Amino acid sequence: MKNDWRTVTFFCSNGKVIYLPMVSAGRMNKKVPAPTVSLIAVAKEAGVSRATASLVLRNSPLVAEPTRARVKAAMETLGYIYNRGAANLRQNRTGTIGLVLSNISNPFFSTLTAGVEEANDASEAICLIANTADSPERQSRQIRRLREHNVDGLIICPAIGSDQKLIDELTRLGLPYVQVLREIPYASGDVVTADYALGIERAMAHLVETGRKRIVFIGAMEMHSAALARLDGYRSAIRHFGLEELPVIAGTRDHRYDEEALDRLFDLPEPPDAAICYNDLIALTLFHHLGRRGMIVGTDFAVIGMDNLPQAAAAYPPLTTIATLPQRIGAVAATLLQKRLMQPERPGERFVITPELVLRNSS
Amino acid sequence: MKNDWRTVTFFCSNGKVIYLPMVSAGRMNKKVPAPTVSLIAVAKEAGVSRATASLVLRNSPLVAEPTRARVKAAMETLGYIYNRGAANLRQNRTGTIGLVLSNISNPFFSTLTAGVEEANDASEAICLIANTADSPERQSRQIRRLREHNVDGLIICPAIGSDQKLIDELTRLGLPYVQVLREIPYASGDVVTADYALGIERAMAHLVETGRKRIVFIGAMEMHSAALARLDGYRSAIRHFGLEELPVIAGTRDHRYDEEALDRLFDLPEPPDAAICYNDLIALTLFHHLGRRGMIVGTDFAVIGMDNLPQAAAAYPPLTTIATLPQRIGAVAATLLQKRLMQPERPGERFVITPELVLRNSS
DNA sequence: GGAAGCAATTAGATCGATCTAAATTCGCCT
DNA sequence: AGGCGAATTTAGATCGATCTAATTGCTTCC
Repeated sequence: MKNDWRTVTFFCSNGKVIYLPMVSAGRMNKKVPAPTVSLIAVAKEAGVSRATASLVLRNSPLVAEPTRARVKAAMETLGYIYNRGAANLRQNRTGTIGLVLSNISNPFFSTLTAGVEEANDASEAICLIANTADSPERQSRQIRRLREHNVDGLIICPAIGSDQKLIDELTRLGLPYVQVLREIPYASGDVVTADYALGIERAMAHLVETGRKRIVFIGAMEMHSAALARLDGYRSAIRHFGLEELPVIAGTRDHRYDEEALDRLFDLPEPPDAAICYNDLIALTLFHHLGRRGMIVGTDFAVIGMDNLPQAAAAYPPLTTIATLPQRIGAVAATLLQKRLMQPERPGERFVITPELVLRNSS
Repeated sequence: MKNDWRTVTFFCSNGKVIYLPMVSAGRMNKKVPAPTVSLIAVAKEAGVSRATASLVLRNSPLVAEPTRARVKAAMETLGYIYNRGAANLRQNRTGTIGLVLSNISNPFFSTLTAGVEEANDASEAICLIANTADSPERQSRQIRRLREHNVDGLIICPAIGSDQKLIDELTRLGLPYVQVLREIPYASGDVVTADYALGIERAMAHLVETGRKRIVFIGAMEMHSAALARLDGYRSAIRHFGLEELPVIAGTRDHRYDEEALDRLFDLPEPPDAAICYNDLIALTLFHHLGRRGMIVGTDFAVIGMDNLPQAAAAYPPLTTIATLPQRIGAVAATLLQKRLMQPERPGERFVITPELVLRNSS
């Protein structure tokens, strides 16, 4: 009646003000018919103290076997549910980690997420997810939000355009982090990434072996480290094999690319005969494009993608691709973060996954 | 030294026992150089009481303007960070919701997740994700885990094989929930789903209009409600148009299907001339299959998929598909859950998204 | 018998916020 | 000057766990 407001404010990580009527909030609280059963209730039921019950919870070797049994029985009969929130307040750790990605609906990232989940399962951690949509401002907001929720650490793929400020903020907030895929230059700390350059070089070698000479790189994205590495791989292979470098075709965020620029290349006296694509989705779009031009993928023109998404194998023709193993990257990152949580002071580690060239019929 | 154990036990939702050495745990705590700055520190700095500082936090109209300014300034200078965990303990709500899906790496689910995120952004909620891998046991474990983390509610796509027990458990745990896509029969509560049957019927009508007569359904999955609805749609359309029902081709979990069974159909005197697929990934796999048989998709044989994944548009030929709008489903589910949190007692709502037929060249 | 040692248990403080109920201050009116 | 209501502010309890620093029993040993 009075106090019929409730807000989330400026200090709670964003500028919005949201009023929730107190009445509803009160209703919301009474989740269950029974009043919540806490450790106190369990202790009383078992005829021991709160402290002992707590020790049983944590499987301490300090409690005697019969006592432990009694307490466990009490928990069972009362339907006790562990309240991690209360424990967290005291312990200052929550068993949650933040997963900060540019866009979960990107299959590459969602597979990475599955890898993180897999590893989390073993370490009893749980993921809070945040979408940055590749905006550094949004990223910063999301990080503060995660910090308020007391995540123990972050697995983060820095949004395009992030710089040292990101690392500074993470340090200021005291948040341990593992960077995945992309990385801020000179940042200390853990990194898990794939050696994209090496993957591209191997793919180029394969194309050269099978007689391709005019190889174009399609779908260069904004300049984050993972994108630069791919281009580097392409260029160093071009030099290594003494080929002519063709103009790089720019990519767009929706897995397409500058079709006109590519068409101009096809009109050259010596048109390209193969393409390395920034990722599988672009490669599959390219299939479409080539089809319209009446070219047969795999014979007239070789296409190699990157990522090895499930649909690469199911495409027609099946797509040769560089597997970047997102699931493994996610799993390694999660494991590395747990390691850092255990030993905050240990020096940063770099984990580089070597991509695998998966040969199929498109090359 | 003493107490050098720390465990997560039987009562903490799973049977595993994990010992973390206390020493590391202690280290882990000192996140920042500075001691954590709490509301008490802010209050002292601003020369007011804890209570007043708290009121400022929540933008209460009760505090006088000059006081509010002083407190805000103090927060700024001290670098105060809101501790939601502490607030949650008192308020008994966390601003987190659990998202329980069978597999996040499935593009359909990851897009749905993006939709949930989108809506959460508006309501200041944040997602904890859990993978069930379509196992009811795992699902039950994950739900208990989320409950321990005090999520306010759940958005859940019941694992294949779930039954009334799931609903009972959610009720017992006092967890408000919104079911998405699949649903337990006779469960009360909110549901967001797509009218798959209607989508399939429309696609069938389109095929019939364009002269197809022998239409096969490919990729029927295990029997959850969403799968059943698709089959229902297929069968009712078959009856409605007076067509002959062909044997349904079973699907597998990795987006493939029983190829042998389909090959047998092609050897019939009257082979099929069109297919409706359980989802786009199966349809794209089918492209491959048809290619091997030397059939041209779109002329010799029509293919219609379901979901409208980005790769459907980029496929060759572009895939006609039934858009099931996962992003919207996610957003609606998240909004509905917030509504339920505000008004726990209101009757359950069903939200049915009507799929859209997206015509492209494969049909 | 008393001290020492060990195993098992516990009282009470604590984490950092919110909520209740009461106290204080202020302006204004008689 | 005193009183009243409204506007501010605050003390203290509280949420449900963990952690510290004892305390309580028992053996055992001199």
